[in-house]
Amino acid sequence: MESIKDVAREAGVSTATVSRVLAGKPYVSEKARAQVLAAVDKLKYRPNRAAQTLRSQRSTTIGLLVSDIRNPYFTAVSRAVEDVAHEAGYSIFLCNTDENPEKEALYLKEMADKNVAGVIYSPTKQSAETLTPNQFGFPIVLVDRNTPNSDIDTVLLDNVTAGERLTFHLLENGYRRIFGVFGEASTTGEQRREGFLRALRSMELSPVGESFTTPRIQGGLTAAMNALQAANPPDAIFTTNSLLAAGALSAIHKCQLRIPDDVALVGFDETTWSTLVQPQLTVIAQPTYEIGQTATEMLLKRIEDPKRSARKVILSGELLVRGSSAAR
Amino acid sequence: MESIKDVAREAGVSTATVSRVLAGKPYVSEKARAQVLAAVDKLKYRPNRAAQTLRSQRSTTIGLLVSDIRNPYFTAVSRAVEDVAHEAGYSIFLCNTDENPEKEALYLKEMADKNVAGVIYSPTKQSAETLTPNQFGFPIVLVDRNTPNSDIDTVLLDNVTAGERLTFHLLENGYRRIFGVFGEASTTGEQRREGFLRALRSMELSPVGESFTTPRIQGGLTAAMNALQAANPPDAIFTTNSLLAAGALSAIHKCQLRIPDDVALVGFDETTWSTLVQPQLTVIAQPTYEIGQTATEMLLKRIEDPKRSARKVILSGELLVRGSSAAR
DNA sequence: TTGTAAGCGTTATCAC
DNA sequence: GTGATAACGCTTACAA
Repeated sequence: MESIKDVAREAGVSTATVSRVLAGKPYVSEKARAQVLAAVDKLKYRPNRAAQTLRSQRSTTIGLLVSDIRNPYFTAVSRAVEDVAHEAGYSIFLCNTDENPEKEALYLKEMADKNVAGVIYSPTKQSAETLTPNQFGFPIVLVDRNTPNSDIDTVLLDNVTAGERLTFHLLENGYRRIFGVFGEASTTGEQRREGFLRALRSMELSPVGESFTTPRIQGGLTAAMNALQAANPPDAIFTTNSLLAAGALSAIHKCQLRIPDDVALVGFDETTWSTLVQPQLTVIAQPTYEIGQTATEMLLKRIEDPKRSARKVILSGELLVRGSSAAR
Repeated sequence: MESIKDVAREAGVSTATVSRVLAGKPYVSEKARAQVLAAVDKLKYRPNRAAQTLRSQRSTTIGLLVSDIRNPYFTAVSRAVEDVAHEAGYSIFLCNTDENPEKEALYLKEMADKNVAGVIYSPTKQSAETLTPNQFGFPIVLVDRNTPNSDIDTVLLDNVTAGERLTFHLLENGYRRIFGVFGEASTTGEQRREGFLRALRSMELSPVGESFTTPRIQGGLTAAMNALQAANPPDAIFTTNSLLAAGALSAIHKCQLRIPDDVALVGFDETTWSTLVQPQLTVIAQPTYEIGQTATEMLLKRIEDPKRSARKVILSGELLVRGSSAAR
């Protein structure tokens, strides 16, 4: 592999000049610049990233820590992150933490070892609680989940409002006996629940039941199954992510109930399947691509300017009303 | 940050000894080993990856190049890849190539710049044609797609057989006017088509029509729409991935046709939604996790032993018969 | 079994 | 404007 020395020799300049040209630094004569560029071209020179990172202590890699890439929300976010990062010359390290604080800590250390420029991170509630801006030696931007610390850049849905709106929609359509299925371990499920309860309270209602479970299909299935087979079954099920909704839908099918006549179903996140099932699923759609995009842009800006003031970007979800919650 | 020198000083040995201990190399006394380990522990020393990579010319990172992580097949594979890689101490770089050979080439170069230990790669047909084992300076393992070159490690589904089996299933159930929707740009769609045609030919039939399209929802939608509105509509639609199936299903809904009475639908890949739609979708399920796992294990073995003979691992898919292709 | 020391390919500080 | 040159933190001959 050609090194910067080869380029310097070819261009008839020193390695310092080559480095300056490539870094776009000032104080290089037009002539030298042209010679260097020609040499780079001729030798097809590409700088060695490890050497750059070692010397400069910063890399062009950003970490992406999500609980599970198979959750369609994170899949969509990660695509946006990768697009924007790559556009800016960064690569991404992908990690799955499985909502496990120990795994999170482990990965974060590995990120530090690799001198990542920054990390986009979706922490468990537990990890989120103690987060501080300079804890890791690199900047972080939170996505999907919040932290009590307002000094940390964060991109979030307005979860409380979204939960409230989705619940109001059910109430408006005549549902009164609503069961809530919430993902545990994250602030997100909690906030959506808060909106859920707020809407119910405003009509002096309480949920017919609530379940907190791992935010995966099996969790949604079990929770909904229990709810539907209880003495006092719900007329609507409110879920806080697409996996829980899938599980709940499966439970409804298993119980041979009709949607929405026997029980309505609503959830979060627009997925491939939400308009493929019949009736179609009413959801709060999140602007997933924008979320990933915004988070990455924020991270890149902070990498450039570490003293930039922190900000929380709150995006609003869109209620997509469909057949699964039709008026009774 | 502590460096290896600090550890050496603390342990009262040289940096060479520290390095030997940490690399698990022989010829270190038990005493020295213990001292080093104690020092590492005390100082919470973690080796700098950039320095290791620069010096040794190999990193603990592997690249994962897929066309689009949002394709559930690749999502599932990537999860397995990350699991196995991490277990072995490797991190993964994720890249989306969008079936674009130029993007593929670009990313592959970036991988080289970063000294990746190897790459798991799902090439377009075009890129696959000229692949050679040492083209990039690091080993590659192909997933999902084949190359004419038998010297390249590959993990694949037995696509021809799978396509054939899925088609036979339709034929057995009385469907005769079958339309094929194939993903273009990859060998996979091609091979599945080969099986499809082979099954039809064995009964002296031809497809009622064929469409080659970008393997995404919109492609499936348009292709199926055209087929269904043609003068000579099919009684079954055969698709080669889950996105195409989703598009086709959408088209069938749009045309207000009933499945399977008006038209049957079959596809590839088990997804969250294949058992959520009604009737449920008949598919060839691929062992996606195993595919990712196997590919990663193969790559790690080749990294260890570059002269290991190349192998193609062909896994078989499982036909899951469901309502969308019930006997007529 | 251990230590010395020479790089790996950059960047950045000097001095010119 | 430019060029020597000293790091960055590690691995690995080679010598002892």
